Amino acid sequence: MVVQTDLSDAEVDRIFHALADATRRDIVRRTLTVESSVSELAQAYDMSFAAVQKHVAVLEGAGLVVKTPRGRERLVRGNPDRIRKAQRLLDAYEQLWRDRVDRLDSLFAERPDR
Amino acid sequence: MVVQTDLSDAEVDRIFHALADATRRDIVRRTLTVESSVSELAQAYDMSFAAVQKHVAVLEGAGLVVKTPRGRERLVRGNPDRIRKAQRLLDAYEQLWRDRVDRLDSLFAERPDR
DNA sequence: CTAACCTGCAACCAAATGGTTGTACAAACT
DNA sequence: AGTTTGTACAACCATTTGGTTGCAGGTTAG
Repeated sequence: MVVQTDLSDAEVDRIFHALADATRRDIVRRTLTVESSVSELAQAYDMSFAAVQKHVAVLEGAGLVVKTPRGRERLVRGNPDRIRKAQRLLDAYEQLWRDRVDRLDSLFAERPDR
Repeated sequence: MVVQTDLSDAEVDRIFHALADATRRDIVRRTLTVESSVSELAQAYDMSFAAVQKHVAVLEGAGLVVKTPRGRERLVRGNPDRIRKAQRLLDAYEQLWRDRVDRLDSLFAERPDR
């Protein structure tokens, strides 16, 4: 079983770009809770079916959402794995900052100014 | 002291949009570690000064970076608070998914099929 | 004082984004 | 069989984005 370990810059771009839209975030939220068809989703928003379909396509391209066919509809469900991937990316940034604080602290410990 | 507790949709849009670009993510990474002037940053990338300056402006607009004047330069440093805000947003999504799993589990416990 | 440096901003341009409508096709009713 | 439903995709349009160059203003260095 191949488990994807690392994300390219382009993939990270796509993930954050997909999250940078309130409608798309709402679709993720919704489909993490209940699996829905594209048309069910479309009814929830004040825009055309095609517009919602495009949003779903963007989310799918980012891997934040997965589509599975069931008869004539496509069931959309949120992908918690990708959410966690994004979380870990942010974790890495936070860690950088903590490392910096640690460095400053140890510098301070080395040269106490009293 | 006023501590901002919640983010509007537009603010969340700006945060994720700011993160959806490799150059901008690199600026955040860099300035979380070492404070740098805009021109120091500009030297690190293969694009014009103005382009880098725009990226910094986008990051600043999202609150991911803070600028403080020092003489003729503006020192840029990453804002760990905003990173954490973004983390908590993603946490909320992950929690939705866990809630769903819990619901399915308890449903299963109520009606064991054996 | 003058020159060099750092920054911000405007104008411009090509490409991408987010919306629309229309068309096509497969699946499911009646 | 014919109609409705669900989806995909293309074409089109306005706006935004990400880059450029050029200019103006404040700050530092010679």
